[in-house]
Amino acid sequence: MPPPYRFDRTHSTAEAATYGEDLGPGEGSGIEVSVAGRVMLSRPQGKVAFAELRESSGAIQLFATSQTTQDFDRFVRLNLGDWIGATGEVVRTKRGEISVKVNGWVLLANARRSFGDKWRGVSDIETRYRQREVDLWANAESRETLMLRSRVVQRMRERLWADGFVEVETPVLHPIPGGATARPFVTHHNSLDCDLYLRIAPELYLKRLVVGGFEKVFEIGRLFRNEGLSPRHNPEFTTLELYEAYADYEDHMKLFERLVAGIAEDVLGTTNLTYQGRPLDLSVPWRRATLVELLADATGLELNLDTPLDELRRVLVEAGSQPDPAWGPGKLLVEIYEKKVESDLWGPVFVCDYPAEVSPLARRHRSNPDLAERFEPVVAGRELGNAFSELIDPDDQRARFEQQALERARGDSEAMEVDEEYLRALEYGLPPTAGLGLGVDRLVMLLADVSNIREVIAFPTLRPLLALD
RNA sequence: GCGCCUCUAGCUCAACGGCAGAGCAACGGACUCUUAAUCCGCAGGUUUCGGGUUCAAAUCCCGAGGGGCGCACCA
Repeated sequence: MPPPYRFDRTHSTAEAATYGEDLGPGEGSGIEVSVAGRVMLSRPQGKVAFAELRESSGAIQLFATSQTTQDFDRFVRLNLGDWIGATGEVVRTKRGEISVKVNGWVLLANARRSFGDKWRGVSDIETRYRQREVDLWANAESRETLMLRSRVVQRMRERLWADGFVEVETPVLHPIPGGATARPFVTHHNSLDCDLYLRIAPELYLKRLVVGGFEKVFEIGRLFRNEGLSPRHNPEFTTLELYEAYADYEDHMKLFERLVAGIAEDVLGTTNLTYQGRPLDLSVPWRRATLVELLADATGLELNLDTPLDELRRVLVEAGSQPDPAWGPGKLLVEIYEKKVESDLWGPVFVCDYPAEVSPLARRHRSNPDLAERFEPVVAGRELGNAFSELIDPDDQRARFEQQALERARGDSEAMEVDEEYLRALEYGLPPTAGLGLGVDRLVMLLADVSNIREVIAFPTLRPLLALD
């Protein structure tokens, strides 16, 4: 008999279970329910049988007897993993378990494959990531992590909407990959007969929307970067980017810390977390410190943009890195920071005032033109985002693009290209604007207390299998 | 891309130079209140793949493939 096309479920298992709460052992509620889900355990015992039925709200025991349950012989032979719908009275068994005493039931789908050991589940990491459908049924933590992710994104949207931000969507296919320094994926459009790039950042399009009059915009979406995989990097990942006219990066430090702490409060009920065994307090305000200050704290050296290049190179070599001879003082400082400081910053801390040299889209600092009004929030030793007062001057932007193009010509495949469309947009006038990006996967990792980005992505990137089985 | 580790039944794991095994799942049977039910029975394998050493290889060596971690790159 083929499975039915639909099943009239009257209650979730969690709802059904509430009718059994006040019953004593062996009592019936007199309330009939229809529940559906997957059979996760089966305990046939002669003329009676028990099974655990699970779905997204939880699980409830099914109780069947040869006297009262239709197709009892087939019920007893259900396989673990089969989907069924069952109808019957909510009762409490003699041994005290709230159950649905099954009258009628119907097989909704049968599981030809096993979901792993019923007690130990599936722990093989490759199976968990490649066959997430198996992992989700076998491992409660996996379900909880993805549910947490969903709530984080939901609350992020709701908070931004409440603050008057407008959600927009910008192209994923870019003629020129821009808005970040990263290697893109290339694809080809057949009828236009041109190469297009999967976006490495939505930044330039979002700022063009600000030029167009969208004063507070945000986009939550997928970015693609053609780089190595690691426990903290997936080639496709999700970010929040938002832009706000008339604001500067100080405003966005406040916005960032309020948003993250608020989401933690919403989904976990607290800003006091434990991450990988260490306490982490996300309550506002977060510490603000400049890159130069943090370098001084960590190295004991007064390093800044005026430090002789040879001295910066020496420190970097000492830290175990090989400086490119073409790097200027800004790039060298940032390299030293990333090598010696960042991973030890538990945070949260806003690392402020990056060199303008490594911030081609950020506005120069109002008190030092060699610096940019840019900050990176660092939590648990890694960047959670990136933000700045946006560069609004089309001439300066052109000069920065040209500098990037030079570096690109010199072989830096991650350097930006000159984007004439963006420059033209700036010439129409971008008001003072602040923008920020936030790594959604990284945020979920923090809140879910997991150390591998793959845990927070339903289907993380893996090398494709050549053949199944 | 480089280095280290890892791969045995559908799942979780043993065997670590000497006949490839267990529990769970599956399959057959017993059992009228179970809780990872229990009990009996049956079946399940080119030990990831390809070479080599050896009387003998899952085990040692070389190579390939998948995966993990670290480094590099980045968010």
